[in-house]
Amino acid sequence: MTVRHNTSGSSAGAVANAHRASDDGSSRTLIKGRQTKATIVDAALGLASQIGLEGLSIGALAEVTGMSKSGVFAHFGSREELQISVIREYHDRFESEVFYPALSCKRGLPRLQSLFDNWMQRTSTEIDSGCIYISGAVEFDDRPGLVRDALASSVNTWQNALQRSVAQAQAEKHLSAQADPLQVAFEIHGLILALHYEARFLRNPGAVDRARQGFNTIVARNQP
Amino acid sequence: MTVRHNTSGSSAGAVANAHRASDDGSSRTLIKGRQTKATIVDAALGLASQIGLEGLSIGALAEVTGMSKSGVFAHFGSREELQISVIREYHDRFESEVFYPALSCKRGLPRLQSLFDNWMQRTSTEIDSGCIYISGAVEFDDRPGLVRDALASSVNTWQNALQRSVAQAQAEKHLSAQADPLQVAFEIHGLILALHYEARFLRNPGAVDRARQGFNTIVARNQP
DNA sequence: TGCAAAATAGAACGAGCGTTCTATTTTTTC
DNA sequence: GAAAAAATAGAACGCTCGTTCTATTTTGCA
Repeated sequence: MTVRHNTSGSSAGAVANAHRASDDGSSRTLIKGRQTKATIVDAALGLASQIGLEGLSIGALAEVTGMSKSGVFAHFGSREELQISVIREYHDRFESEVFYPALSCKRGLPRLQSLFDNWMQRTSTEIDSGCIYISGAVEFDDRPGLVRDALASSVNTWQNALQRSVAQAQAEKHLSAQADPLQVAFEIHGLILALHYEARFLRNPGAVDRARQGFNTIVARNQP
Repeated sequence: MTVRHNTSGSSAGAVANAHRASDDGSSRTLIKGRQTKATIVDAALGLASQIGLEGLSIGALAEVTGMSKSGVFAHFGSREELQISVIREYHDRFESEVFYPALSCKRGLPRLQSLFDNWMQRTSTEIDSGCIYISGAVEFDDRPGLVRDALASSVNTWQNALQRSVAQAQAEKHLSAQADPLQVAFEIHGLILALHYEARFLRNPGAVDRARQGFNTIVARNQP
């Protein structure tokens, strides 16, 4: 699957066909409610980034947005749907902050490096607002349901994109053809998780450098 | 700091001086309440392993143990203290299942390898009961307090033990003296985190092999 | 401008939460 | 075995939760 840059502002899922908008296609015009919903989801993402998807509460969300509980609730119909909306929003932002910018780099190692840098940047600037792909995985690994499915779908999409980028680096002869893209992606993922753990929980300031050095080592070891 | 094997059944913290028993030393004899408390903590650890420390509820715990809410509560005095007790219990088990068994292996690389194997074993057999060092880190990275402190203390203790083991492997000329123990420990930690993520959340069956291969690569790269 | 539809508010619900109180039962000690 | 101490039960508290109702206000369109 080739991934194209999303030049228009529309919501054509490029990295992912992971989710569908809940738009039933009936109303075409931009109704006021959409803006409000976007505001709520934005606030919800901020909240969920701090206290987790499970920590999201409609009451707290109502207070933050200055609306009534029922007013907030009506936009989603259930807490589950609210959580899924947050995941979709995070997916989109992750796409546009990590994935898309890397497309301006040359296919192969430069692009892989850019993906990692952007990813790391997100993970380390998120010291005060964690990654819900990481927190969500912990919260929902034992909790089947639509939220878990949405989360896993987004994560899988991103992992596939990462693996594809490794394979491209091989095709461009930037990395050894012997390497297993799945293995390389696994180890890179580990670096990001360790970075997140050490930076966010242990408040260890050297974590960013360690993650970067780990990446460099992986690249060096897999030279063609 | 030298670490001695804990031969007696007493609670001499070997890996950690991280926590103190809440025993105020007044009552020396083995009171019935201690057994009950141990039963509760055991059940609580099982519950927390599935749904997290934050998911722990005294009501659910009362139901599981067949006690009343107030009966359970009286043993701890607060939910926070219950969570801390669970962390202590996990600490002790981690010590006796991951750390102590490795001491029977020769100092240096064999012991480091054993630590990793035991750790990995715990992470992968815990597919149906996650590691609270990992879930707890996500739950409490933004939540200051005694629970977070207890958790961070246990994690630090374990990380120090791991780093020490890497340094010993260097001293025994099993690993290159050039290597940075902190960096090696960081990368190993990443492998475990990735294993946990992929095995538990994504249900990816190949994760154990990937983690093992990652470890072998780290060792191979740091040959003296 | 008027009318239908959509958006929002407000109150209420049943349930679960941690915690506090006051008995009551069980265990330990002398 | 009696007295003291510890352990447990049971009811109640104030709170927050997601959700459901019914009004009321705001919006979009003709």
